[in-house]
Amino acid sequence: MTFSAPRPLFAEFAAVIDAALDALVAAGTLPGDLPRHAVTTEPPRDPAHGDLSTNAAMVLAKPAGTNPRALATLLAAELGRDPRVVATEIAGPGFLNLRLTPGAWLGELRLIGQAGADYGRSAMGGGSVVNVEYVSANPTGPMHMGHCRGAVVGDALATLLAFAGHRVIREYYINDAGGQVDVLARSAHVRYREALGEAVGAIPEGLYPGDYLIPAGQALAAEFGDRYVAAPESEWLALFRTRAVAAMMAMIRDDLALLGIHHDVFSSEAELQATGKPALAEAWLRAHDLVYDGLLEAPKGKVAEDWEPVEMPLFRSTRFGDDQDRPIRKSDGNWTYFGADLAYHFQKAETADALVDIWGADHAGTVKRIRAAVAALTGAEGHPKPFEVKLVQMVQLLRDGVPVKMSKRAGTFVTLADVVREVGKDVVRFTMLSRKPDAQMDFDFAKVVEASKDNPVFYVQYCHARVCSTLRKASAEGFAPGADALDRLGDEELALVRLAAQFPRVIEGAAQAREPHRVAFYLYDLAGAFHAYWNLGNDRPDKRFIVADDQALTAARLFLAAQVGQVIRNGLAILGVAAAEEL
RNA sequence: GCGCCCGUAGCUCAGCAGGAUAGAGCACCAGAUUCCUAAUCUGGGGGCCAUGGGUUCGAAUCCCGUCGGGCGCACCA
Repeated sequence: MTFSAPRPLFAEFAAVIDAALDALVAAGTLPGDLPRHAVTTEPPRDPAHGDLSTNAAMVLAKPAGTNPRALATLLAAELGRDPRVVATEIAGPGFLNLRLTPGAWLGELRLIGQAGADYGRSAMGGGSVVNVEYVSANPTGPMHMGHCRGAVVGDALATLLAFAGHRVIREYYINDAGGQVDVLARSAHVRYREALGEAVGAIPEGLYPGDYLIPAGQALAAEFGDRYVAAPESEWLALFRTRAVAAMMAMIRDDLALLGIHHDVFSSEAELQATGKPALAEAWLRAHDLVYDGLLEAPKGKVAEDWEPVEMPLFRSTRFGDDQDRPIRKSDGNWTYFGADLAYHFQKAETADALVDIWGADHAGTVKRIRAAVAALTGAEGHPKPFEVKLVQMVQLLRDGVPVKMSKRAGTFVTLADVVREVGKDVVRFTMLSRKPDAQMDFDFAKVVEASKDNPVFYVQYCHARVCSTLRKASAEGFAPGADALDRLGDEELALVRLAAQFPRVIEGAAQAREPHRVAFYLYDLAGAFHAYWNLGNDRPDKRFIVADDQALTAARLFLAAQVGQVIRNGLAILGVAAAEEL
């Protein structure tokens, strides 16, 4: 993917600094082979320090055999030649601070206008393919709130990576091969008999009692009549399993659609096994002495009453950092979940340059073994495929501060569909993204829908709505945004531009760290700055966007407002949250 | 017992591949305002970044130990 728009300001100056370093190398004042990956170009924390700050002198001084301030002086002289740089200052231990002409920032504001929905889009990913696997909920029932966070985080991450220049595959792994789907099939059989008029009474212990299987039973009754009512299980189990899984997946897709989530690829574990992928993986691993027949260790930390040593094919995951070797087949010869999952990751790696899995924290214990498997299966040439497991921590549901009780056995879990219907897609998504994923979070129905500035979702959306309403009002009064007189903008306005100009940096940083929540926090900051600017107009009519007797100034301010709105819109698009035009 | 995650203001949380005086919102305190630029605004106090060591020019950030909370620990998925 090529992206030929002008570079955003921060990227531009990173290049300027790089070129200045090149000049120092050419002049012989700096060795040519210094690693520059640690050199940063960023806004100083304290705006009084200037517009841009680089740590280049501090990072490079030691390997260059000089001291930071001396190097900074040389670098400052070099950078001072850029016409956009009005001042250079050396500060603290060796920071080099730059002050830029207002024109440099106004140019960035114009760039936002030109790039529009593409502002912030980056070529960083270089078109490499990243497979993001997320949700992958078991196809035995509807989505519940336990799945929600991973679903939203994975989806936003996928969008973020695409925006940052990757080709992204959004994938869902259907666990349709284990004992649980047999239970599902038996449960469906009960509902099937029920649909044919049999009084089935309470759903037997060990089967899924949920009402959601009733339609599946009715569909089976409509399709097969009473053919399988009294038939032995062997005649209907596989059939009912296929039908029931398909019904559950249709339901899950509908649930996900409520959140705006759509996967590109649904991979079936059953199909994976049917096509012999785990066996191929096993053969390959055995050939490389990475699978052997051995005894499984006894479980740790639990009383193992019925523990007996059994010989099974074990994968040498300890060679790759796991705590013990893991079985890939059960003693009955069937694949373990891990045995199939290992083959599945191998399959994914065939079509992607990097893999990311989004898992719930309750699966944290299995991270090491799957990382080991990917390292083993893709690392034969010494270059294992980049693979990350991102864990999302638990969400506690609250209603007015009181925990919502959930019991799977009693069937009283809170479904995702219910929550989305109650509070809305945008609230669910933004809330799930307003905390770093590796920290636990509370989701309080009452707080999350509150329409006040204390609610970040509302705060950000209100910013966008405010921009829209300002533009509407201006239009009605005969004003339009325009970039002809941007030099009329003053310090307060430029502060807003500086913040908006950070969006491309935020995108790249968030994509690199695989942390979409950073975008949410940035949007909150930008919205805060916009609201603060807006409030200036309360006491000072000359600071309002519309200044009735000054056409040129109004056009420039409206242009600024429009671009802030654009950045908010672009950010919300990554989060999958609607940018409301009015509230 | 072991592994992983977390511990930052009274509360809820940020802190961007170690960087300058650790930030925001709520709550609290003090002012302003009843305007329609709108679900009020402005300012202020408040921190041994759980704790003890280590690494270095520099640590909330990296390493080790301790304490506290969460999740998990056969062939389940």
